[in-house]
Amino acid sequence: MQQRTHYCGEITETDIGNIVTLKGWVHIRRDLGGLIFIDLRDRSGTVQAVFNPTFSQEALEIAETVRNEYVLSITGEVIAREEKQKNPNMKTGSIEIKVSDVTVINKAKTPVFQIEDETDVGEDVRLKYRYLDLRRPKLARTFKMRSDITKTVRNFLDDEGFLEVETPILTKSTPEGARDYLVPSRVHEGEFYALPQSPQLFKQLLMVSGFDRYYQIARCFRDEDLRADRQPEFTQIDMEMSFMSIEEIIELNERLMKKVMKNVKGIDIETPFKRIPYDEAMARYGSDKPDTRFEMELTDVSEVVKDAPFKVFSGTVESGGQVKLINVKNGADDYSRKDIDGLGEYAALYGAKGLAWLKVTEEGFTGPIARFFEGELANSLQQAADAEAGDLLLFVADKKKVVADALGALRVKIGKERGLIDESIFNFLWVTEWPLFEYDEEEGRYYAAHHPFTMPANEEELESNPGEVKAQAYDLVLNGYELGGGSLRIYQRELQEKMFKALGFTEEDAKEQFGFLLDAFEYGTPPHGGIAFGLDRIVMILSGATNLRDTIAFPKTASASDLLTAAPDDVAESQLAELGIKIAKK
RNA sequence: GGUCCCGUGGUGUAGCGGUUAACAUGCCUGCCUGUCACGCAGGAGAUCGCGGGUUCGAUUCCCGUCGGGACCGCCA
Repeated sequence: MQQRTHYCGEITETDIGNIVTLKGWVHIRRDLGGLIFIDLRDRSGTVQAVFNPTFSQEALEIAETVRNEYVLSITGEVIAREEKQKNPNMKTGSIEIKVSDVTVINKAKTPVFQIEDETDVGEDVRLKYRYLDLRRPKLARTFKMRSDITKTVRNFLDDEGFLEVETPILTKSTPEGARDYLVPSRVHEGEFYALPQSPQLFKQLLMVSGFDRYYQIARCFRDEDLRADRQPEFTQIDMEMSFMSIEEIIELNERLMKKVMKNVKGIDIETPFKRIPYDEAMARYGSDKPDTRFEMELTDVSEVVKDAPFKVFSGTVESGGQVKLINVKNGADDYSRKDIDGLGEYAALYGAKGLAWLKVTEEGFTGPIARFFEGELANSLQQAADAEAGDLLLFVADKKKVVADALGALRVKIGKERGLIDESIFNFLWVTEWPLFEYDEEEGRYYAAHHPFTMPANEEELESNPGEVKAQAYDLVLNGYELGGGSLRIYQRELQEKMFKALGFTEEDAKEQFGFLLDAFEYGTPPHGGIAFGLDRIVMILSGATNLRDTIAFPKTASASDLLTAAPDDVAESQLAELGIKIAKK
């Protein structure tokens, strides 16, 4: 059999006159009787092969027996198509292959679904037959892009002097953060490894080792419930570096992103990226990962309405809550009461007890609560909201967090449905000055907002005022998605111990869980910091996918199972016995 | 843990308290020399996810369960 000379999708008019040999799958066969066309497909695209008895009677007879997805080797001359026969919808549409020789390399069953870009096949079927799904050119392109991104990252970081180092997959379970995936140990019966939620501790130890600049395309595992943009195993572009300031780390990562965008999308993005402190992001957008491609920011009107006769508003302010609004410009006529009820139900998902609204007319407000807002109060409210006739004002009055969550979510939903978002824009944004801790009301204790190794901005406040301490942390946000985040790390034992104490660890707990890190800090630890990006999410945004599954070759379903291999699954009783494990009940 | 949506030939959908379960596409057969979602003619293919209940009768209504999806909680 002939060796392959070209990929199907890469043959151009410059190849006219050449004899080529292609290997690929029958994308579709059009049998006109004495003349057969086959679109042959490989990962690069498709090309039309012509079987004509004047070229080869034998090849035509073989082509008659061929079916979709058969694997063929074809050899023939590249010829120009006549003007009328050109297909402008096809990259290779101006040429075709005059087949002189064809071999059926392998037959194929009829695939359970058509291999084509626009498919309406259910995702469960696609996942069960993922190897067929991945033949679809659209997905093939996504994985080419994913590969291009990691290649760009590797080249860039290598040029910057980073070392790629692998860290363990079987590691130690630690409290804090997400639920661990556990792996039972056979050798140490009754004990468990955990799969890493991230290589955090190892990359810090590599800094102690003096590696200075580390990176890894690292697989991470978190046993939490899934979402469209969350998989139980996912990939991070993980970095750590010594002796660098936040400014230097940010600058390096901006250059990295610039390069990725240039190489992968051919887009020049502006650096430096905009920055916004966490508190400001929450106040203006109701989100710690704001989509800044459109306005419609949140306006705090607590001061304006604190004495309003509308008790829901004034009462909320009095009890320490907030009243904020978003102004849906020219939205008054587009939203009926029923529509607004729908928005209210949506806001309720985020804890809002209600969604108050006012429509602005030339004569003042209309709507069920308009009677509370008249005269001077109406004027100041309209002014605060920057509202004109035709606008729709949506209010949430509640605790700060509920107001932000509900209005932030509404802002994005309404922005999408009103077409306010320019999908061609890539808005990179650093969110800075994060809180170091979050208070958990149920547990009555503080949790690390980022992770317990984050350097506080102010050491003194750690004990005196933990609720207000800022972290030396930064997140990179793109179009409303968190691409990744990082921080400067604690590198002194004493400070790390203080941190654990603030998190409610006893000295014994801290030693037991993180003693190896505390010990390491005593042997000459450089100041260091780093960042980790979600590779899958980057691919998702750059490829225009709407869920992470389309960016992972063999993903899990929303219930964390793999429909292709049927994992997870039962194991033999003998395997369990070896591990000293008994299933309590099923 | 919770809320919501979906489950009918291979695939995607329609449908209805009693049907010969419909349509598209795919598949098979025949015809066809310039198609490109080729065309034309014919054909095969479904115990309506599973279990239970209501009913004279359930694919249809109810309950449960399993599977898929979206979101809240969770997760950074």
